[in-house]
Amino acid sequence: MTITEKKHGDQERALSRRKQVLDAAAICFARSGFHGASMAEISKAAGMSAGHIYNYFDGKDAIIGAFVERNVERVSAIMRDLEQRDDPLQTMVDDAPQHVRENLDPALWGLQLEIFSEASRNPAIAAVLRQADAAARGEFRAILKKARLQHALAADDATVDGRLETIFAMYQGMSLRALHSPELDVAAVVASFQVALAALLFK
Amino acid sequence: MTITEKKHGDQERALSRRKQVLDAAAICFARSGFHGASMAEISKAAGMSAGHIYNYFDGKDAIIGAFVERNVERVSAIMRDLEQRDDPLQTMVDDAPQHVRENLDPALWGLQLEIFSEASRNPAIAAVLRQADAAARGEFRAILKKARLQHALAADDATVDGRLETIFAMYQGMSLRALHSPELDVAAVVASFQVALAALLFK
Amino acid sequence: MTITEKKHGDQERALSRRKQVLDAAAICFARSGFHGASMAEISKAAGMSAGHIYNYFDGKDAIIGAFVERNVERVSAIMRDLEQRDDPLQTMVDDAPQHVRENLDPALWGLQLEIFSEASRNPAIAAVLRQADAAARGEFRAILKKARLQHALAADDATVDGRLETIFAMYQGMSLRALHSPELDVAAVVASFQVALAALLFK
Amino acid sequence: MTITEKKHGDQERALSRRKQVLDAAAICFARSGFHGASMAEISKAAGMSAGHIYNYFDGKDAIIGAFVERNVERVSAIMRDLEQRDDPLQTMVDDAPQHVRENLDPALWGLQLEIFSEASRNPAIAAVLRQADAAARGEFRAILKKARLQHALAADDATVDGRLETIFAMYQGMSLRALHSPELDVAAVVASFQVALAALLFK
DNA sequence: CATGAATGAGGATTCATTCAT
DNA sequence: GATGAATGAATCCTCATTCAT
Repeated sequence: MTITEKKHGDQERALSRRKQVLDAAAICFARSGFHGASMAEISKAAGMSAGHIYNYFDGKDAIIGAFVERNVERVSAIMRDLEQRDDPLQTMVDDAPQHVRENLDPALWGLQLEIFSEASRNPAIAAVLRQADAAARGEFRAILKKARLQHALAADDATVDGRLETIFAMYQGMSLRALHSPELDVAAVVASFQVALAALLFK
Repeated sequence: MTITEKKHGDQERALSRRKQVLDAAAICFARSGFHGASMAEISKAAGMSAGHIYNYFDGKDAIIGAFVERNVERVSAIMRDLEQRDDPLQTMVDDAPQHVRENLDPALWGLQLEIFSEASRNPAIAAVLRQADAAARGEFRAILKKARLQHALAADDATVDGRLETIFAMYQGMSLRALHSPELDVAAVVASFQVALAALLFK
Repeated sequence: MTITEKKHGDQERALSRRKQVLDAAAICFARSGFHGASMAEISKAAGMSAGHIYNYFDGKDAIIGAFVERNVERVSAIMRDLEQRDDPLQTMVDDAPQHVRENLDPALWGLQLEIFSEASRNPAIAAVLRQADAAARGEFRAILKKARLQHALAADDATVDGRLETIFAMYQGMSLRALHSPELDVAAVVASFQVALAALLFK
Repeated sequence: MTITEKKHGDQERALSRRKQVLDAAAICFARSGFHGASMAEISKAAGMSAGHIYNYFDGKDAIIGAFVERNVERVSAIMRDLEQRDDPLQTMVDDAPQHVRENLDPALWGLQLEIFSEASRNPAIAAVLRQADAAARGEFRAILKKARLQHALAADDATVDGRLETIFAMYQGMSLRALHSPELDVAAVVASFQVALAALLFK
């Protein structure tokens, strides 16, 4: 075994250890929240001693930060998918049912809320969030602009960004609805989402 | 001074003390979050010893609960206003600018997020939230139904509730947008909100 | 009303107030113990503000002390009764049933235990207890000595004091038995007590 | 070092730590009582941080409980010794001096009182005490019954239990005598104890 | 690399006591 | 006299973090 291989192995091992911790953290954070989850709880879930975690993370805040980073790129996947469609606008309307349902998944919005509220107080987390959101907006903006031009619709920055923020608000707000109104009628919401989306995208 | 006057004064004093604590808590909660804010911090902000707070609240949870209750009735005011309008649907579209701006107020959404994330783990808080939301939905549902019938629009429960949940999602989601995208173009968002609202309300 | 009468009234009032507090303390101490009973609890039971109690007692310790003093003279009554009997020794044997039952009264031994354990740590309380006990021993010693001489039994100090301590131990120990063995057969115990007493008194 | 050895060492260490805490607790409880002794005091006496104690005990109540359990089995040892004697009844009379002296040991009765008074208000402690006492009674009952039959004495349940409770009361009461009458004449008490015991056992 | 024993600062809460009214 | 609002010290307990092994 050469030194290079050793190092490579070390790095790989380290990455795998970090992943191990972050996976455990996901479970604990979902169960107890960022503040409610103790390092002891995380270390047990990670199958690793509490002390050892400090070889891979500077502290609990660093775990939260890394965890947030990993959980923030979900929207980009939707964008990439959208980009490759012939008619992204119609696709958005058509795929609304699936997207609404995704945002109603309790496993998801619990952690989303945790992240949001942490971000509202922790500038480092807020920065991560904003950066990811800016990237997602950038992707969405390009898709939207191009598609609206193809449909001969107004595509100035203000209009496009207004549409975009509103759509984002709708979907992110949907997670909050799950919290407020647990028995809501998903099908009815989907129908209304499609009405709103059709207007926002095609007007 | 009669006993009645004395007692009356006592009750007033007690209420004023509770308010004093809740006002201080608002500041501390906004700064540090529900869990980050210590009783010492709150007591200092309230100009009162930590121990004394326990004469007015059973504990920190009770403060959080009372605080949430006080912050949860905002929507009802809008509903009551809406109810007295000739054309509530058009009013909603016309008043969108003001409502959007309200939900973007940083002082507001920081605490809203805190409340939401607390509710996602604390059943007592979730119950307060859901009750208030159910009340707001009830009021909104009645307004919407009546107004849509007057406009000869579909007003079955599923349709009305779908519209209602979507509109709530938009507005509550707007608070999240302020967090993610602090420099967003409010005017552009308002314009898009009006497009979406017009569709949701009049279709 | 003269000044003397005023003062007299004041003193009487003060004594009545002290009694009021001590009566309340008796209830609270029985319910919660010396340490478990809070001044707030006592003041509520006394129908008096917490602060006002400090006009009559230097502090909680003083209440405990006064309470103990008041509860410590129970044995003397038995002695005085015994003193007037023709045959005190036989009376003790004959009255054993009643005395055993008294010491098994839960309302009694609960507070007795509280007093004992407080005394084991608080010298002031211990002193009160010892003084009262010494007085009781003195009375009992005299009775025992005289009676044994009449019965032509050994009545030297060592013998008399040994008998006396043993009898006291039996009765005070009986309170502890109620705690350890709540369903004990009182009649059987009484019979055995009489056997032991007969031996201790008449041998 | 094998894992087994490691684990074994860990368990041993943990047991030794628990013992360390209980020994420290014994000192602090004797000095300040269960409630008077603070965790800080105990931790200092144990040479261990306050927080660390919670790795070995669930809380202060658990320490008290474990402490009581450890202090409750003293009587059983006497019973086991008694069981193996040819003439347990005579042995009891003969060994009275030693047993009396044990119950007069100040280090002992202080804590005994603490335990008793705690038990009078803490059901968990009372349960421990009663269970231990029931066991001791059971052992003593068997010994007494058998021995009395051998001596051709009445050995029905009521008689035996009455004797037994009375003897227990005498010895446990002796601890209280040490508190009330610190300068009592031990030899004289022993003599009287033997008179009483002889009567209780052989009549 | 890996452990988990150990620390100690910090948090919520209680309560005897004081004092302005 | 009488109140009870107000204090603040003290208590139990938790947990992120360190470090000897």
